[in-house]
Amino acid sequence: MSTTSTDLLAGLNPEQVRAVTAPAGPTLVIAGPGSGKTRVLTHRIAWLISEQGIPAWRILAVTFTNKAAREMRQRVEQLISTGAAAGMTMGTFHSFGVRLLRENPGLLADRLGVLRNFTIYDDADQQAILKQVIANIGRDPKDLPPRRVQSRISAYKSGLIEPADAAETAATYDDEVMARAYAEYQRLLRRANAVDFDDLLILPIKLFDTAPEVLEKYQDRFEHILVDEYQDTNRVQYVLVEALAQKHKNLFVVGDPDQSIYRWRQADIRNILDFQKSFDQAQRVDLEVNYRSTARIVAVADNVIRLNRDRIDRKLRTDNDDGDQVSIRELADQQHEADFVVSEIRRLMRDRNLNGDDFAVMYRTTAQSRVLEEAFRVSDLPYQIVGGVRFYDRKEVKDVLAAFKLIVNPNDTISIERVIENMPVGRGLGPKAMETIDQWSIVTRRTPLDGLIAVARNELDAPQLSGAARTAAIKIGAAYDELQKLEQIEPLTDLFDAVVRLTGYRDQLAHGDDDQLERWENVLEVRADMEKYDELEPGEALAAYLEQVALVADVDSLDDDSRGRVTLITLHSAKGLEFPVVFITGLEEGLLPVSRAVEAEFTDPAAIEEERRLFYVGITRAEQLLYITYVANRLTWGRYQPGVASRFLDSLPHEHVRDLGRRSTVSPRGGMSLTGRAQTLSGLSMSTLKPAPIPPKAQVRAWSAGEKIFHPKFGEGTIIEVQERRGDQELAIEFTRHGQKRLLASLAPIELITD
DNA sequence: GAATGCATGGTTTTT
DNA sequence: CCATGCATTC
Repeated sequence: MSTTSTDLLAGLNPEQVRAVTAPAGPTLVIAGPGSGKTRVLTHRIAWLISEQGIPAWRILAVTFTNKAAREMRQRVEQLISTGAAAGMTMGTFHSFGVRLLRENPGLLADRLGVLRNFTIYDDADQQAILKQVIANIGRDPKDLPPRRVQSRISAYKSGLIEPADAAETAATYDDEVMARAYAEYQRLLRRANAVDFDDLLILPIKLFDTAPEVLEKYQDRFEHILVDEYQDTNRVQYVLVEALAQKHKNLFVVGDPDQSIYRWRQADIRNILDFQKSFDQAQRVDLEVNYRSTARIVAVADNVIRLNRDRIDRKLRTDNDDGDQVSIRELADQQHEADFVVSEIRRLMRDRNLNGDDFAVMYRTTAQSRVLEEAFRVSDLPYQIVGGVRFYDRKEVKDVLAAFKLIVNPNDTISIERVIENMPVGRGLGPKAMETIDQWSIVTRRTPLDGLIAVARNELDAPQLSGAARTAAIKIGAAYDELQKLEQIEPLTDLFDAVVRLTGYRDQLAHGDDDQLERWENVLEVRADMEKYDELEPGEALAAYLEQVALVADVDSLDDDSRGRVTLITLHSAKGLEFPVVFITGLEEGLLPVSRAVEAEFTDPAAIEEERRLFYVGITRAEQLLYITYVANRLTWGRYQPGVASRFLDSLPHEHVRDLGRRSTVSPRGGMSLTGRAQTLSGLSMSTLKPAPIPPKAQVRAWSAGEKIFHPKFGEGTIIEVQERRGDQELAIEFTRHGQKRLLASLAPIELITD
């Protein structure tokens, strides 16, 4: 046993040891980026089990993503044995919440009115239900956008505010409308036997309120609770954790206030800042030594985050080598930006013998990923995208999943609408027929689908419908009658085959045009996805699969087969990850900081600070090399908009920064304001950077033979001849891949390759 | 009820 | 620019 102890603590620095071996009681670990946070958490758990004799099943660890939970489990298993680590509860707040609900189906149904076969509604489902809500309260989605209502409801829920409280405290007309919408939303949600993401945290709390003996059971069980990324927890999560830790008070939380980036999701930074006030005699350990990044990267990160006013002053330290300077590069537009990233990665792979998976390309908004993805697609570099158009968000995937959800939960109104609208089995049933069925279902006191199943079995008279609608209604009832039976006895993939057959979806897609065939391919991927659930008991497999689908995060898709691939990822999703080489793209006003934060600059300065933290998160993902790019012109909604370099570039200390220079040509759309742009640059953002000479009035640089250039269409090439033509130059260029071309310097979108 | 065509507006970030 | 939603037509 004692040898295990030394093994466990070997290689940890004194602060890390202090955290890992912290005595019982509430503990706060403030962990700077790259300071070994995950190590501390995994070693702490291993230490608790092997040294303190805590049984694994009495440990609860909450992480931000399922991937983090998976990795943490593996790491603990490596430290002690797999057997010893078995039984630990690890997952996200949401998956843990679902688990609590699933473990108490009786109470859930009796006290909270949610049946055990509930459906988890995602963002799109919520939107759909909110449209109904807005109509029901007599409003128009045009002046009451579902998005707004949704975020308001989520804010209510995150603050544990009930519809009645919302109505009572409403101060304005808008508040009243929102409160009404909230109440109606809850009504429809419960009628569909569905829960939203917030419910997954709130319902357990309510469960505990109505059944203290259940809470006590969990309090007893979870002797040690550990929470990662504590800076991004919200009020509900705090209440849940606080309740569970009440008995043993062994709450070990790890986080970094400087990396709090989910304020918009009601994350409350006070949870971490006030931890020592909330929990008596909480100990605190600060991890400040960065082991991840070069000294220059650490210095740059520190300089950036220091500009936030609302923060605890801390200084990051590192013993690592200086490393290379951080590279800054301006490009003509996002096309050039993407090409630059691709060619630079290719160069580094060659010159520094790096692998694709050593690189990450980050961006603020998912929309930016498109152009980048395209550039990678035409290149031969393998890549993977995190947070683009999600697979599960594709229409055909949602359609087929809706058909499955309906098997488990026939009350799921949103799914039945989806199936009827989009699948052949619903043909013949329009809004009018649905209205009739809804009325009929109230009279027969069954859910519409249950009623139709009964009709198909000749147990009930069909609703008053015209011929075609009647046939369709019976057909759908018969289909689900059969699917419900099959679900109990068949493996999931066989059930899949039955679903696509009985809904007619296979016939529609598999025999359609190319477009439809592509959709069919995606639907088949769902089938492949289901294969790993075939070993589960029929009757349980589907619910487990649907739950997994509802709770996967974008980053969860990043797994073992990421080997060799460049990662394209949003800054938000990149939290917690690290890469030898990082590119942060789109460092422009309106993008990073995002426009909404810029607009709120004076009314809500915290918004810009959060953007700065996001930038900080991006910077601190890099181990060896960091590139920051921005463009002079960005194509948004089919228009080129002049880009303004981000204010955040000002805070980069110039001794650690290398300006790779600007684009040397006029942008392809013809002479967007290079001069105007240059003024903005030198006057505003680049002032602290190494001044790069901007030749006055020379909008087109003088080219000479022998120079290597890059052309977005033709790729790399070498200038072999230059002919002067009254203020312009005609260039003969030998392209590596496209042979010789003659181009006019003033028109060609070419750039000098500087290396 | 389905197909076609036109208008509109949308880009934060995600469990 | 694109996807979505609505209106018009058959």
